[in-house]
Amino acid sequence: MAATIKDVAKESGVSVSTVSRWLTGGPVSTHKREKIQLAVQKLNFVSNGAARSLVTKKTYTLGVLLPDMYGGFYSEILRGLDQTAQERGYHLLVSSSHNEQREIVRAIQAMQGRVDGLVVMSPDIDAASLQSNLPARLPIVLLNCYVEGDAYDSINVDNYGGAYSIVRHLTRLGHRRIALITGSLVNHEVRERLRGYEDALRDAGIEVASSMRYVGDFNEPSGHRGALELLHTPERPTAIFAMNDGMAIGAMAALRTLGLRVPEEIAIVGFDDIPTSQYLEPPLTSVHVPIFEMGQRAMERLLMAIQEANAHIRRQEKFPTSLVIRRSCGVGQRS
Amino acid sequence: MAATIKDVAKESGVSVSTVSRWLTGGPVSTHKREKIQLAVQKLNFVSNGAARSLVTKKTYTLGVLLPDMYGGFYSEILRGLDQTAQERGYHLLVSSSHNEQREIVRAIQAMQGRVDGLVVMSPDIDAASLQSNLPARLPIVLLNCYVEGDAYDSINVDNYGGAYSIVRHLTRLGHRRIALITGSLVNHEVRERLRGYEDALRDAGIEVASSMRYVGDFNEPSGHRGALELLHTPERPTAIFAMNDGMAIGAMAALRTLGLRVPEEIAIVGFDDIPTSQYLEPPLTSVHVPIFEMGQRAMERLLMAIQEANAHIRRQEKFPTSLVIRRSCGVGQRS
DNA sequence: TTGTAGGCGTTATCAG
DNA sequence: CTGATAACGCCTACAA
Repeated sequence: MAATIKDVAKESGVSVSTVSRWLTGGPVSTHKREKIQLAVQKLNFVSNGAARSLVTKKTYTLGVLLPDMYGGFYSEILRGLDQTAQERGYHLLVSSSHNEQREIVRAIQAMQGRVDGLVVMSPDIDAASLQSNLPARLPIVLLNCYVEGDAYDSINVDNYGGAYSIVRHLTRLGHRRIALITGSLVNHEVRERLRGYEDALRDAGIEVASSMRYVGDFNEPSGHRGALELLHTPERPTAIFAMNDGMAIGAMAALRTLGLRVPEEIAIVGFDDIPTSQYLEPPLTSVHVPIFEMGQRAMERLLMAIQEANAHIRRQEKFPTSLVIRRSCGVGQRS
Repeated sequence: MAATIKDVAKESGVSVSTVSRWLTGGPVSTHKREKIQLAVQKLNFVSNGAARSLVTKKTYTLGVLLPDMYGGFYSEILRGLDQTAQERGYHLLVSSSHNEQREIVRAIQAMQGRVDGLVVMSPDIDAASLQSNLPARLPIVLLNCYVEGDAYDSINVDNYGGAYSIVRHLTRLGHRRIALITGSLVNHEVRERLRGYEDALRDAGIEVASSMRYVGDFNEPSGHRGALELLHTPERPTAIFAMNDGMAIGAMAALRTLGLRVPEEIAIVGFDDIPTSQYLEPPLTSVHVPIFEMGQRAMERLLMAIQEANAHIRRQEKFPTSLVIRRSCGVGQRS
């Protein structure tokens, strides 16, 4: 089938090692070089990556494990990862739809020998199980995963602080019945955001009411359902905090069908500040998370870990968030 | 470093080939199997993918070449590709930011030996050059690429028909000054959509005016600039057709800053119908393209081509579009 | 069922 | 500079 280095050697009348040297940029006499180039052209030769990395132990490929691929969040993360990888001459081996621990381990194992490192993004991962199942010495960066200690490089967002500040913003605007649409409660990020929400409420002297909470799943439809449900409560909320923008979008759509005006009749805020949010009407007030930059940073740290090999020092980074006030919460300037 | 099959063999006191047989699901006596399993556990062994595919000639990985990764369009395509690949036990090797022919060829070559097939998505690709640079017999599916003849499997959208129908919709609503925001004119899809636009105009007895055209680049900012520019013309358009939703979103933002109401004062429509479009306010009228499904289909056809090997029959598919009428064009029911 | 031997396509080492 | 030769980690006859 595809031509091998042997074919090229035969065709050009030189030894295999000379062809290899030419491929890897080593010294080759002008005469032979020309012959080789000719043969390469004629045979349409491209060297086999698998064979090459088998001996060099370098694949120039990085694995990426995602729980999902839908929505503005993951695509921005991926874009950040990809851009940085691309710049440094690396490719991305992507594998998504991993939620269960077992699947993740399986996927990682399948990547063994095909990647130089890994970015794992799985909010509810078990560090211990990960460690015992992981191939030796594969550089890894955990993105938005919860792990105690410093066994891994990791990058996270200040979920607590972000949630606290946006809810405090609402309380300061005078809201006292602030409903919440969460993601799955087993997710550690969700619990952190929940903590921020509750603390902000308490600090404002507001009681936390379980009737004011709907458990969603981070997707738009659940936001839609959540809004509908929450409006059925006797004490209708005056504001809704959705734990991500996707659910906030779903909630806004629900309010629209009910004929409720945002923000005049009910305020709504989100979390993440995905690119779409600024184009909604009204534009969505949200907790800005530097999504793209986190992807970039994760990749940088991974490449760093690969380069420094065992001299690498692990670090746990937490990205700060910032409040982006737009119109959906009722006081933003137009934007 | 990482344990090899040899280590497992030594540890468990059996031969390498027996371990290999156990790995590949061959027959192994209960006794030895247990020993092997124990050794595998102890050594934390995972077989090396590169070595395996070097001999089996299977990588269970598919390459994906994208021009870009930004926005709702590419992330949906990727999601479709990934979902189908995942279901069939394949991974995706992604490489984006390829626009120039040379880069594409380079990226393809870098994937040689690491993938079983390729999905190439590059609107302005040169088929001839591709063919002469391509490694032998690598199954390929071209997605939204323009190539004459039947040298490749390909999947496209009915760009002409989609543009024609949405512009006709506008003319039927009484619009006669319909401005256009295009993507790069070297792009074949753009030329097809342009053709649809012009034909629809002519069929309605409207003259095509070059002052009514702004050349953008498919990104939001260019849509913003385009709208601003087009409103400066002496004969202000009553409607704008942006060649994708991203630019339509940018244009809508521009109109908002100008204080122009959509659709009352000016209508605006897009192309692609990305997920975001339904959540805009007003919701965007657009040409629906089955983005996710096209990704799925491309992957299915690629897997088909791989399975059937040389018995495979190439096909060129063209996906139909449909008009999605929402409020931004001025007559949609609320949604 | 088991083990021995050979090879997949490249690179790396080391005498010429 | 050049060309044997030995890996790299795994699979697959083949013979036992």
